[in-house]
Formats: sequence, C-alpha cells, structure tokens
Amino acid sequence: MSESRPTLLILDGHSMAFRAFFALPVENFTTSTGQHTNAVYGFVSMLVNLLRDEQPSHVAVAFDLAGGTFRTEQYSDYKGGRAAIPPEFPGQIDLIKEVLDTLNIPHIEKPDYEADDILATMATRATRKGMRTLIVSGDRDAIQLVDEDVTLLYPRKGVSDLLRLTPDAVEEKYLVRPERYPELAALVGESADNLPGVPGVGPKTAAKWLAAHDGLENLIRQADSVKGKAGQSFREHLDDVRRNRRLNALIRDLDLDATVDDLGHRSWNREGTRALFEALEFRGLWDRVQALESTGDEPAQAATIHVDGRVLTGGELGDWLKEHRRSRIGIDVTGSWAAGSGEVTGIALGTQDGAARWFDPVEVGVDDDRALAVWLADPTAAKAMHAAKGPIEALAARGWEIAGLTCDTELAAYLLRPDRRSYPLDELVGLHLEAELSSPAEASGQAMLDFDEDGSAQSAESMARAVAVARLATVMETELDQYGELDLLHDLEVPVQTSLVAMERAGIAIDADVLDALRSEFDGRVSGAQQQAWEVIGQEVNLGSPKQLQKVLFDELDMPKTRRTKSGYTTDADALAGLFEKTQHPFLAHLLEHRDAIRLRQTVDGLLKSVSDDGRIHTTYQQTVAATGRLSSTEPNLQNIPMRTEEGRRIREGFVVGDGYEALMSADYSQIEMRIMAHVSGDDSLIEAFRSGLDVHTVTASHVFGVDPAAVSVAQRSKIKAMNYGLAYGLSAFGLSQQLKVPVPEARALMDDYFDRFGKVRDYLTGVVATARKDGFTSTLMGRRRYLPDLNSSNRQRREMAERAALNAPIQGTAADLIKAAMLATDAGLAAKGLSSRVLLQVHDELILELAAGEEAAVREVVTEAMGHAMDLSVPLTVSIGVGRSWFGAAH
DNA sequence: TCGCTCAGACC
DNA sequence: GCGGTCTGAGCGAA
Repeated sequence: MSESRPTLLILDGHSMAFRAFFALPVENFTTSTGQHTNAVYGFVSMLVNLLRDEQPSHVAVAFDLAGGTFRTEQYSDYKGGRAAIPPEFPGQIDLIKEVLDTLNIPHIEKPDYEADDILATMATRATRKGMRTLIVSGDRDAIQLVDEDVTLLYPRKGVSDLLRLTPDAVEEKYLVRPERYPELAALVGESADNLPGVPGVGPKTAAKWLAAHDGLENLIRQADSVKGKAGQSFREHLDDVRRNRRLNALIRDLDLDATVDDLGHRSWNREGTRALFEALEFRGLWDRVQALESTGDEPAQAATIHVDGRVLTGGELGDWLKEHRRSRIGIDVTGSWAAGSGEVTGIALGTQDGAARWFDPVEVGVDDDRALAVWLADPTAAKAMHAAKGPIEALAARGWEIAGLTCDTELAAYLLRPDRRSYPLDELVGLHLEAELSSPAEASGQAMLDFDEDGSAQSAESMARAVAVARLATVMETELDQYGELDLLHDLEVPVQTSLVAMERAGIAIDADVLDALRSEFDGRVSGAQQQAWEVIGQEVNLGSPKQLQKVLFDELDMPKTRRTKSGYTTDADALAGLFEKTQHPFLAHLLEHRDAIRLRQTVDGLLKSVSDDGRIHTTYQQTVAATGRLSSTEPNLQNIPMRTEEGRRIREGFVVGDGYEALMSADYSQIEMRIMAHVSGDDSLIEAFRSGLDVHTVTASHVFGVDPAAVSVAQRSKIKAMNYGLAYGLSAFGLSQQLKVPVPEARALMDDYFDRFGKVRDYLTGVVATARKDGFTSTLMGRRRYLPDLNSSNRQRREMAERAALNAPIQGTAADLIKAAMLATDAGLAAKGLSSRVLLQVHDELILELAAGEEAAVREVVTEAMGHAMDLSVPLTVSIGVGRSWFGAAH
C-alpha cells in the first residue's frame, strides 16, 4: 500500500473527547480561571500525535449535535440508560472546536445524524476518490466501515493507545469480516446504544450462525432451522434483531456541505493557536504543535493581513483620506506614552480593504499636517483604534485632538471577555480574523524590499495593524451586538476613554511640602517602633519579613499559632492584634505600630516619586483590567489613598487645587451598591428604607430587630451595617462572625433574621447564582457580562468562590456602569454650560473635580444632576458633595 | 532578574 | 474562610 496516497484522517469528536475526559483527571486540568480542560487536552494531544505519525493530507472532525437523531425517532430508547454526563464535560466540546478552528481543521455536524454517519459518508467519498482513510472513533458502529482502504483506530485504553483495525484485525478480534460486524452486533446487542440483543447469544454463537447461513438476511429467513435453546431465543427476539440491524447501519450518502476536497489540511493560525493554548494553559502542547510545522511537507502559512499600502508621498494625505472617506479608518500609532503624555514616531492609516498609508508625523509637509489635523478632529470621520488612550495622549501632546473614534478593539475585546489580563492585537487578529498580523518571512526582510529604505518593516507592520484594526472593529462589533453589548461599547466604554484621556492629561496637583513633612513624621515613627521592637526581643530581625517574624513569634516567643497561610502562619494585622490581646507582649504593639508607620511612609514616598515636572501626579487608568467593569488606577494607584484612619487621611492634604483653579470638589455616592441591590432585588422594605432618606443602617436594623428606628442601639446598627456591606460580597456566616467578632451561630442567626425581613434580597441572591450557573455568565443592568465557568466546578472551593463572584459581579458591575455614565454626563454638563472646571479622578463611587474660579455653584448643579440621574432606579441616588483646598478638605 | 507570596490600602 | 483592585517587600529559583 503506497504511503504517498492521499490520506483522510477523520475523527469522531464527541466520542474521543469523552474518552479523553475519563482518561485524564479533571482536577489536574483546570486553568487558573477555572475552565476544565482535561478532555480538550487529551483530545488535542491525541490529534497532534496522529497528525505527526500519520501525516494525513486531509483532516476533519465530526461531531454529534445535541438533541435526538433519526435513530431516536425510530427507537426512543436509543442510547438511553446512559449515566448522566458530568457537568465538567459539555463546555469542553466548544473549546475543542475553538482549537480546531485555530488549527484550521474543519469540524462537521449534521442535524438528525450522528457523527458516525458523517464518518461513513466521508470515508465512502474518500475511497471513491482513491484515498486512504483513517477513522478515529470509540464507537464500535464504525467497525462496519473498515475495508482495504479504510482503517479504524479504536481506543484500547485512554486516547493515546489506539488499536489499528484493518479487515484482518477485525476478523481476528470479532470473528467476522467488518461488513458482517453490524450483523453480529445486531444479534449480540450493543449496550452502549441500549440495544438489547438475543439473550444467550454471544459473539461466538453469532459469528458461527452468520458463517453458517452466509449473513443475517439468510439467517433470519432460515430462523426455524436454528437449533437449540439459543435458536429458540433467536426466534423470540427476531424483531429486536431487525431493529438493531436497522439502527446500526451507518448512512454512507449523507448530504453534507463539505466535500472531501474541503478537508485538505491547510495552514493553521499560529498566533491564534498560541493565544488559545496560552489561555488554556497548555504549555507543552504548544511545542508539539510547532514541531508539526517543521516536519510537515509544506510549511504552514497562515493567512496574513492583506495590505496594499506604502509610505506616504508628500501632499497626498488629503486626497487619500477623501478617497476613503466612506470607510472607517483604522489607526495604528507608533511611539511611546505614559502618564497622560507621549511622543508619536509613526502613524499608519488603513481601511478594511487593505488600503494603507504610513508616515512620520514630524516629517510630513504643511498640507499633510493640516489634512491630518482636520481629519482627526472631524467627528464624522469614523475611526477605529486598538488601546487608543495612550496614543491619543501622545497625539494630543503634539496638538492633535481626535474625534469620531467609533470603536476601540481592545475595549471590545474586554467586553467580550472581561477576565483576561491583556488583549494583544495579534491575539485578536488570530481569534477573530483567523489570520496572522505578520508572517516570520515577512518580518525577516522579504517584504522590506517593497518599501523605501527608511520605511522598512516598521511601517509595513504598522500598516498591517491599522488594516487589522479596521477589519477587527467590524467583526467584533457584530459579535458584541449578538450579546447585546454593542451599546456598552459605543455609548459607555469608548466615550469614557475620552474622559480618561482628559483626566490623565490633567493630573492632580500635589503640595510636596505637605507630603515631605508627613514623610519625616512617618519615618520617625518607623525608626522608633523598630528600635523598640528590637529592644524587646533582643535581636534585630527584619520586621518586614513574615518568615523572620514567624520564627520570632511562634518558635522563640512560643505564641499560639494563627491562621495558616500557604507557607506557615499569618502575621497579618488582625492576627497580631489577636495575639496581643492574648499575650499582651509589647513586641506585638511595636510591630503593629511599625507596620502602620512603614505603610504610610511607603504610600507618601510613592506619591512623591510620582510627581511630574508640572507638580502634578498623572495616574494611568486601566479600563480593561477589572473583570467587573470597574476602572483601576496605576503608577501610582490613586484609588487606594488612605481614608479609614485619621493619620492616613492626612495624606489627602497633599492633594491640592492647582494653579489657575479655585478649589477641589469631591462628589460621591452614598451606599451605591446597596441601593443597586435594593433596585435589582425589588425588595420593598429596602427600597422604602432608601426612599425615607433616613440612615439606612438604622432603618434596616429597626426592621431586623423589630424596634423603632429611634430605639436602635449602636451595637445593633453596627451589626446590620456589616451585614449590609457584606451582602453583595457573598457574605458567609463565618465571614460575618469574623467581622463582628461574634460566634458563628450568632452571625448565622443574624443573617437569617435579616433575610426574613428582606426576603426579596435573598431571592435575588440565590436567583442570580442559579441564572449564572445556567447561562455561564452574569449581567449588569446595562448588559455587561462576566463569565464564570467555575460555577460548575467540581472543586468546592473554586465553585464557592465563583458563587460569591456571581453575587458580586452584577452589583459591583452595575455600580461601575453607573459611575461611568455619570462621568460622561458630568463632562457633557460642564461642556454644555461652558464651564472650565474639570474632572480629575475617579475612585469607584467618587469623582474629584478641580473648580475654576466662580464655578462652584454651577458645577455643584451639574454634578448633582449628572450623578443623581445617571440611571433611573427605584431608589434615589444620593450624592454628597464637599469642597476644599485639598482632597482632605473636600471630604464631607 | 523574575515570579511568587504576603500584607495592606481603597471602594 | 467576603467581591474587585495595586503596590512593595522579601525571598527563592533561574
């Protein structure tokens, strides 16, 4: 048999994935995000081995579709009686299909038919074309397909040990030729399909009969002549046998869209596969897949982004833009940016169709410069970018303002999958365009010849990115639209990005003298506390090293053990305070004092280091990091400046109003998450509590304890306050007991009482988890999703963590949506009134503004309206506002 | 040098 | 053993 004959490798996807699922322990194959991958890993691993060993010219995978087939129509118990499918399995089928997509391996499904019928049809067609076929299936029905041209690879154990069933091998194992196998199966029965056979007839008897009568048809016709008890049994079950034979016959002439030629092994999507494997945390497999490429006959060449572009020729930009004014233009900016500023070294513009130009904005002539500025600022000229915030700030640093940005592909990717860490463009290109940004050959110089000496690869790559962004924008918008999240992109995230640009560029003024003074003060406390701590224990340990502390506390001072961490016992503030209560050891007091002071010093230090030349701190907001939809702030993080303690709060005195402005304003929502909880749960008592305008903790406490609000004690109020705050976090009785320092049963009783009074809140919380478990995601009021595959995890800890996240995500996420909407409304309100006051910071439920002279009253009105009516809820959105020279002073 | 763990700040 | 973040120190491995 010539090995050079074209070979079709076709697999039964479901059956092999199921085998893989049971071959590999699911506990060992779970990603950090909780996705189970054992079936995916086993399947892909097996597939890679087959591709390597068999070198097929054509490949495909057939899948069963959910729901019944024509066989269940005919026999309702077909495949009945099977054990329930484990919940960790079904989701993995889609992942396998995703892998197949990036590998460019077609998968075929056909409603009403089984994967086996697809295998049969494709094998038959391949044989007709003179090809060899390898079928991979764990279903014995496929045995009937084996012949001189078709070999079945049947899993013996797991998925890597495959038995090669040629006609001779089938005969040796099952005592009949392959074409007779279904006749034998009809007699013996097939328990996997819930098809009972003739009682008392096993493979040996069946094979003997079939040989003696030359096939099932004759055997049935001559049924009366079959001797013995088995013969009698056969006659009594003739109908079963006929039914079995009818059902186990595979269809060889299905009407399939795909032809054998369509299954030709094509190049795979390298970047997409790499990204997907990374997401699935398949490290080793990636190497094996790459190895395939080097041993393959033809090197795989994934589709690259088609670009028809060049370096701009002087003076042509205006015409080029006019020529393409009907298309949305993708922009790729090269350069550097940070802290609200930056530098641009190159700009590429590209359309979906691949038309592109590249230029260095510093070198273009007056006409092109003007054409660019006008086009960039034109709100009717549609643009798309990827991670636009930095580039926009860099462009702004050169005086170019941008309008008309209708899509940011990074933001789109974030909305589609909010829990990923980053959204590199090349990954999105692989995932959504099934293409590669640039092939290694191109990058290594081949394409450089097409460009001017100085244009070179950088411009080519940048143009490819611009074109890719233009194409991605359309594709991803379509996808978002399907999930009902397109408005979130257009009306919230993209405009918010523009607000963030303004905030980052503005920064917030710092009074370095105030911070310097604080620094010295905290520094003194650090040294003092350290000195005293050392004296008490008579040695100079590093107080910042948990490991050294553990040695001192638990070994040398022999204190009671605290809660366990991964590597030892915790020395966190809570635990140290507990130890101090028990032992009264002065070392602990000094240690706690040291902890406190060093933290404050560190915070001030960090802030001082972050002050720019303009005397202001320009933080960077991350818009695609928090899985719930919140913003985050880095370098430095201005969203965790101390507030709780008096001395920490003093750091806020260092944040001050800048030159040319009159004061800082702080505006924040009170109990925003609880209000959202009241709204989404529809709990009348809770809604009423907020509508009353009274202190909500007092009112809810009065409900729980059944007393008049005026009679609620301080202790009662604080208990309920902890409960109120914990609600949206998936508070447990244990957590509440820790918080309140009361026994667990007491905490549990408190929770029960609470939920008795606010029943709809409990209903909502249980409902939201149930829905998320069913759908796989949670939604905010504005439709922002968060996917939580761990809700079906078999690992209790992971599952419970996902459940708490499911409780929290819609609440925290809705609050995030709300303040984003409020930011937009504030910006719009300020602009509409021609005010020059501006928003500087966002701290989740608070906006910090810088007030221009004489604008306080007007801004107060704008902010109250914007924040108070950002969304229409069944409870009022109360906003409290303070004004002062510093952030501390603006507190209220 | 890098990545992990711990601790602690905010909402 | 409560949701979501970011930072910095310590520390062991590469």
